[in-house]
Amino acid sequence: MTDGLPHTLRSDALDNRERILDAARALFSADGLDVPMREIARRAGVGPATLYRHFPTKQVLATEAFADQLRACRTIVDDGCADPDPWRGLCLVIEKICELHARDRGFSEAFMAAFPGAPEVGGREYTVKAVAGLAQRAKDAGRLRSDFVLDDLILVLMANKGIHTRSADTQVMASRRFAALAIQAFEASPQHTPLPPAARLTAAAPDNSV
Amino acid sequence: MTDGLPHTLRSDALDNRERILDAARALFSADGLDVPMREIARRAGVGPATLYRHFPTKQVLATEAFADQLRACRTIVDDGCADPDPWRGLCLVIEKICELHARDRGFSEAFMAAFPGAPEVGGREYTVKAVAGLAQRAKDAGRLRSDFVLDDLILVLMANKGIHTRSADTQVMASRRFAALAIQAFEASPQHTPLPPAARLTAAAPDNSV
DNA sequence: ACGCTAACGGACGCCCCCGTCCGTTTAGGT
DNA sequence: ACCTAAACGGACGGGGGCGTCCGTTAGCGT
Repeated sequence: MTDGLPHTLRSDALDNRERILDAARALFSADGLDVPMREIARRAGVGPATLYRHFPTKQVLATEAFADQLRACRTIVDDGCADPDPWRGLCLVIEKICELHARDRGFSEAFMAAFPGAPEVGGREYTVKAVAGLAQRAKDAGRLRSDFVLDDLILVLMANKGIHTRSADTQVMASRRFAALAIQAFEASPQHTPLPPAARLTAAAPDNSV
Repeated sequence: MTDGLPHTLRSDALDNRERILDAARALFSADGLDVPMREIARRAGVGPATLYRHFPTKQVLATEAFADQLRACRTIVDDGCADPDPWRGLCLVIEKICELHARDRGFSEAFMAAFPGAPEVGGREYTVKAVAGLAQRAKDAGRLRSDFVLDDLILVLMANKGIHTRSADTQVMASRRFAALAIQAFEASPQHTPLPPAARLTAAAPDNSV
């Protein structure tokens, strides 16, 4: 994008680049973002210098490595918004995003780490607005509790990140059940008692009114 | 307890011991269990050797440092069990434990880390059984959903641990709201749809039947 | 007041991670 | 086939945490 470099990478360089990204994806997914850069290099079968040449910082590497997941996120949100039943759409979004995070620990960390500071990763602003709209429609339809706030969704995602288990399968299972519980909590109900005030989790979101 | 040492510590040793525990409590609470041992020593105004002499491993230090919180935990559970209304008792337990964990990040980590492996910390077995009984009574009273499992409570506590914010106040606020949502999810309701199967979170708990 | 010993803490060696430099290899154009 | 520059990776110095050793300090009993 912003590189004034010779636009054609040498074939071996391109190959290494891909292998590095593969290794990064594998390790980030399994072990989170805290894996040493060298570990990634080792797994990719390259030297540390090569790794740093391609991706000067871990942030850059992570961003590239999670491009797919970010796209998946947007697709999930778009699908949810496209659903004629806004409540069903919102439920799908919650379930799918939770599962995505459960399957990929590194992405989960990166995704949530991006929230306090708002450096606008990959059209987040737009996506957040879309979800806000979806939630509003679900409220209007009387299916989503009226005191729901967008921060509640972030709260649930943060919480979902806290669920760690040894096996990946167990992780997904636990996360699924958690998402289902969250949805039950969000569903409008005649019996629900007032919630304690929501905490502001986003640093400087323009409106968390919905 | 198990020390065959000269039962009288020298006055300065005792003093240092207390200062170390204070420092550990402060740092563990604020920053979690990952603080370097040396940082604790520095804060306590002692050398590293002194720290290691008193507490040979971080595990030992943490256990001692969190004795109060562990007692608080048991008190909370006992109070909850003593409540004539089992549902109200269970709600209190959830709220209080979540708040405890929110106020003390280190304790939260230590507490949950103890779960997969079951080295029986401080009468955990007994407490777990007590909560199980409370939950069963809440179910019998028709207030707790019948497909609730004890692992769901652990799930919620794990999830609660995932909630991190910058300020401690915000943390408690967020955790409070989260606990309220969890309670709503657990409450029996005519409209609730079946949950996906619960994942086994405890390593070898004898019965998670409740 | 004195001495004995418990208790202290500075300093050491170890290991792991970080980011960079520079001599070597190799792709790809002629 | 050859040459050039792009690309590689081993190796280095720096920093920080870990757990331990040992020479020094100071509590406490006489």
